Amino acid sequence: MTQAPIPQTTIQRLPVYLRCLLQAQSMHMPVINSIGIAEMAGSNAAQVRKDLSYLGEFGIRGIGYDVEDLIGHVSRWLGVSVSRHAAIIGVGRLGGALRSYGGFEDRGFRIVALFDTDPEKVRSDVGGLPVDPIEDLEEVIAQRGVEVVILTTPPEAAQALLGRLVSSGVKAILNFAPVRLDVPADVMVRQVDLAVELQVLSFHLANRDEER
Amino acid sequence: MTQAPIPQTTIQRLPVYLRCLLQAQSMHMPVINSIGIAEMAGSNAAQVRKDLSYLGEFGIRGIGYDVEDLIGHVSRWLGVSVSRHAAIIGVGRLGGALRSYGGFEDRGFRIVALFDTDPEKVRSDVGGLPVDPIEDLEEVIAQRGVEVVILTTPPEAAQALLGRLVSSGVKAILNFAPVRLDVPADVMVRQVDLAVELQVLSFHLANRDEER
DNA sequence: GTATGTGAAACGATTCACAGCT
DNA sequence: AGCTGTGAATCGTTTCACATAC
Repeated sequence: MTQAPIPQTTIQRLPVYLRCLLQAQSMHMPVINSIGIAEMAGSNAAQVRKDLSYLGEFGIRGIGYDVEDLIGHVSRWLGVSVSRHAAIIGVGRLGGALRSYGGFEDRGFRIVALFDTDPEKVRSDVGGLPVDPIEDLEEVIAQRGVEVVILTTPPEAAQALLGRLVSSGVKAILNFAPVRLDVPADVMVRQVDLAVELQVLSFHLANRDEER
Repeated sequence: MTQAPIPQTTIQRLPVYLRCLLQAQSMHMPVINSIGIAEMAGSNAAQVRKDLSYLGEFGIRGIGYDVEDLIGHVSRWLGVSVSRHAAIIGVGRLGGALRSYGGFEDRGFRIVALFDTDPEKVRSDVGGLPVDPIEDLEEVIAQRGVEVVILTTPPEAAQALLGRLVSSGVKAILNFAPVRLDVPADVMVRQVDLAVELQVLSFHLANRDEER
C-alpha cells in the first residue's frame, strides 16, 4: 500500500538498504532477497520486507527483488534520483573535510556553495568552489538552488544564522554544532554530535558488567 | 531505583542532558528543574525525569536538581568523569579534522594515537602527536591504553582492520566508514554515515506534502 | 505550592507466523 | 518449493497523571 505513514525508523534504514543495493548491483547480482539485504545491512529479513512494503510492492514472491528496479524505487522515495544541492556553512577543518569528502557526490548530493565569516577564508577553495561571505547567504542560496545546509560553525554562530536560513526557505539542515536548533515544524534538522556518540560508547564501557 | 535496565534511548539522551547541565553551570545556575533541562535539550519534562530516574533519585521535590551534583552523577554513569583514551585510524581529511577538533578534550576524551597506512603521513602531526604506522597498532593501543577507536578509513580498510582491533581488546568503535562492521557481542560500534543523514533529510524534502 | 519519581495507559516499532503468489 | 507481503502478537518507549516529598 502506497498510502500509509512511513515510520521514522524505516526512513532511517532506507539509505542503508540503498547502499547495500548499489553494492549488490556493482557485484552484478540481478536479484536479491530480503535475507540477502538484511545480511548486508545488519538487519533482519522481516524488517527489510516490512520496510520495503511501506513504499510499495516491489518484490516477486518465490524469487526476491530485482536489484536495478528496487534501486530506482528506493532512490525515488529518498528523493536522490536527481542530485540535490547543498551548501556548507563554516569552512573550518570539519567543513573543509566535508567539502572534499567524495562520498556525497556519489550518493545524491552536490556541494554548490561554501560560506564563512572569516574574511581571510573568502577565496577560491581546493575544489574550485569559492568561499562566499556570509553576507551573501540569501542571494547565493536562491541563485544556486540550495536545498540542504550543512552547518559546521561554532554553536553561537549556528543559532544566530538559523533565522536567515529559515527565511531563505531552507527546509533541511544537517547540524554539527552541539546546540539544539529550534525551527518551525516544516524545517527538519538532523543533529550530528560526535562527542555524544563517543559518550554513548563510553557509557557501555563503564557499564559493561551490569548489562544483560 | 539503581538496579534496572537503562533503555537504549535514555542512554542516547544522557550526553545531551550533560551538555545542557554544563551550560547551566557555566551560567551559574545552582539549580535546574526538569522543564529547564527539557527546554535546553529539546525534550520534555516527563521524559527528562524518567530518564534521570533510571540513574537514581537525584532531585529535590518542590525544587529541582542541583546542577553541580547532577553533572557528577551523569558524568559518572557516562564514564566520562575521568578522561578516556581514543585513537583515530585514518588521518585523511576527516581524520585530521577530528584530530584538531577541540570538542573531544572538553567532553571526556583524549586523542592519544593516530594511525595511517600511507608511509608519507607517518610523521609528526599538527597537534604534536605522531602518526604511527598501522603495523604498530596492537603495541600502541596497549601502551597508551586506547579504549575507543575512531575509524575514518575507506570501507575496505575498516573491515580489514576490525579483527586486529577486536583482538587488541578494543570494545568501542566509532565508525565513519560506510560499511556494517560485524563484531562480537561485547564490542560496540556506533555508525556515523553522513550520506545517510543527508538522505534522511532528502526523504523529507521529497515527501513533505504527503506528510502529516 | 511546587516539582520529583513512578505506576499505568497509550503509542510506535519489531518480530512472528502464515496466507498468497510465482 | 520458495519468498514476499502483512495482520496479529510482542516488545520497548513515551506520555499521562498523581501520590509523595520538600
